[in-house]
Amino acid sequence: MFNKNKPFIDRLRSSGLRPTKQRVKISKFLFGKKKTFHFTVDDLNKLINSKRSKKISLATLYNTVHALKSAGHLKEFSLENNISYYDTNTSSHHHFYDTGKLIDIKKKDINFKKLPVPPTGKRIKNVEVVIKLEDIK
Amino acid sequence: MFNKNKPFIDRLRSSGLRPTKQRVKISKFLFGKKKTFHFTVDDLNKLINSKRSKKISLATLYNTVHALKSAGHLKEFSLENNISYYDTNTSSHHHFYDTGKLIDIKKKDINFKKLPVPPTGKRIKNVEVVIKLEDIK
DNA sequence: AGTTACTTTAGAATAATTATAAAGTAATTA
DNA sequence: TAATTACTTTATAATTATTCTAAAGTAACT
Repeated sequence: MFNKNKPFIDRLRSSGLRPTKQRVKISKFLFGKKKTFHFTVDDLNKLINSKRSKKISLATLYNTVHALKSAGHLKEFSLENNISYYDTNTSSHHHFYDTGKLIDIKKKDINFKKLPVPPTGKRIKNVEVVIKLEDIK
Repeated sequence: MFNKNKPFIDRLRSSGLRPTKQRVKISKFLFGKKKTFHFTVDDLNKLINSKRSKKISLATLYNTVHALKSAGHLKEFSLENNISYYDTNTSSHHHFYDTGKLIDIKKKDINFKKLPVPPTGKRIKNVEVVIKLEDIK
């Protein structure tokens, strides 16, 4: 019954987030697919609120995305257009970027021969590689 | 006399940009230093317009930064806060990023052992590495 | 010098995001 | 379970970075 929502409710609860109707619906939408994907809050708004059903307010989408990000369920990054992109794949990996579109690159497909030493008192938190693409010719 | 402005005027002219008072002043500010640096339009506004002298309008700062970027004199990129950062170092290089501050990493300090093959019909335009830092314990 | 084309400017417009504060709902307590 | 508390949602306003507009100004060309 609401059994099929259990994994999403559990995920929210274990992150200290109350499983409200809105959060469960968003979680299901984001984490209920086989494949991970990239989205903006605007994408999410269009996708979640396209049906005539009860709409989730934009503010709640922002709130929830931030909450999920803080809980480590989403990764945020920004490209050249000053919009926040989110990635449901939170494991360390990299991206191809081609005019607004992102493609995942598996971590194992990029290896470093040499990395710089961080400044004193600091350590490397993570390394992000973006490979920009262009059309041949 | 206006001799000291010559290199900046030449740089503008050779990029097809008319050497107006505002553009020369901005160019001098950006390219007249020994060291390259990172800035936002807001930084530039504060730094250039802090004196009581004739101020350059914000729109002109945006226009000029865009023109300089298109002419290849500035590199633009964006971090997690949806603000455009510009770099007076346009040669290929990478960055450390630590809570709002950027530090250049020389191209030769990062080498790849392995890079992924781009999708068909596409080729690699450039590779950007951002190494996020955190405090040690 | 006069004309044309490009530039600057103040201010309005836009887009993404964040803040506010009232109404609603989940969790806790009794 | 009822009452209380704490957190959440929502509509709306506010904010921030950026772009647009159209009038006035300036550089370049004839």
